[in-house]
Amino acid sequence: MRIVVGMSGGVDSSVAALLLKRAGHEVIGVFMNNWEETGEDGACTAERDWVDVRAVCDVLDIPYYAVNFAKEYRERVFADFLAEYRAGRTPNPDVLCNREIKFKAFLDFALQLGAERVATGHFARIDDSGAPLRLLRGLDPAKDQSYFLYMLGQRALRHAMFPVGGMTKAQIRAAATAAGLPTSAKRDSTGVCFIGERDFKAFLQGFLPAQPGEMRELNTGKLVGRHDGLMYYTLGQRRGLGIGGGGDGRRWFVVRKDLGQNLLWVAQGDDHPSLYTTEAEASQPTWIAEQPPVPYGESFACTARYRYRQADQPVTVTCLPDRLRITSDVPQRAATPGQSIVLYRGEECLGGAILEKAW
RNA sequence: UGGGGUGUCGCCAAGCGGCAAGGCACGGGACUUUGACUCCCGCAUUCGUAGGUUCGAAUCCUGCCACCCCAG
Repeated sequence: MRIVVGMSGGVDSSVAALLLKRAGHEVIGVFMNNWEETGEDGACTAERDWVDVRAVCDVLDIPYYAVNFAKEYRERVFADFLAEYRAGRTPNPDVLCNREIKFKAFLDFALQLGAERVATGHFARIDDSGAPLRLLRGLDPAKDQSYFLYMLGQRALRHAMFPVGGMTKAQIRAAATAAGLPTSAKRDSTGVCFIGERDFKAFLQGFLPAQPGEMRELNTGKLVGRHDGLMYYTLGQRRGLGIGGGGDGRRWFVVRKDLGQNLLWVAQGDDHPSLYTTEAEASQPTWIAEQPPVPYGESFACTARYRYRQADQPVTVTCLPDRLRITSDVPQRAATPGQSIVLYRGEECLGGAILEKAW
């Protein structure tokens, strides 16, 4: 069948295209450029990636195109990203990017090209053996990316393929090397999708004006320093505070943000009680199956990740139409509003919601 | 300008004659398709200052300077 592969210029999507081509499909490589770079740095990275995509497609002997969803990205992902930071929260733009861009705008584009599916290099698997399609973790536990895909629904899954989801990173690199793909040794990319790794505070400062204020110690209210603007800090953050040596000499962490008074509250020590919570309320629940596992008002046990790359946490979830109440068996460190809590049952990703408050 | 005390890296702080611990901050790296966290490495040829004693001093002595406290 005809399949459009979203190619980033990295190894994973390169191998995804390779596998589909070998399986006899009609593969079309498409590179997305969704971030209009102002500086030269990111522009160079994007240009380099595009060069790599073309090189890989030439080796595979498949056609390639570049598309630009910068407008959609700005309106549907980045606007929310900025609004969240302005509200003092810490968003995860990549979960939205997957729902709005890769598996909506890009998917629609692929369908218009006459493709039946879009494939990406995500480390996740789709179980299409039963009625509602299920999203499973990537087989390589160290690289699993199902966390970023929890907002996908049945339509997206029906048209999606993750060819490398059942492989380990080592196998992918070996396959790329064996096939002579020019991206076989390319370093894994990090940072916000399409924007990339950068000095985050400086990046935000380019969009959000600074409103400096006081930094106070939570227990005593004592003035311990000054901050450059509340939106530049996130809960549980240590570095960048610039304070040290006071109190008992231990590390300082951000424990609370008071937008009203423009105060940044900090506390000392990794084990400070104000850093830990067991209860959480999360909004905008979404389910891969497009309906909750239990009727509204009822609860169920499962595991959760309060952030990417966290070990599974045993929790109890109570489902309500517009929100989730999540109780953790063990205290969670720096559960941060704006971040996504993603739910799992074994290998299956059930869905998730956005953390509003924790206590 | 009477008495007492203190001056060691941005902050806190070991050191008490043998040639500068440690923590925090900061910088770099690792990890990582969010932000964080975490981990690793680095970080005072110099101890307020000027002399002196000594083979050798941040450590002993003297002057000066600064700050703090109590008297005023």
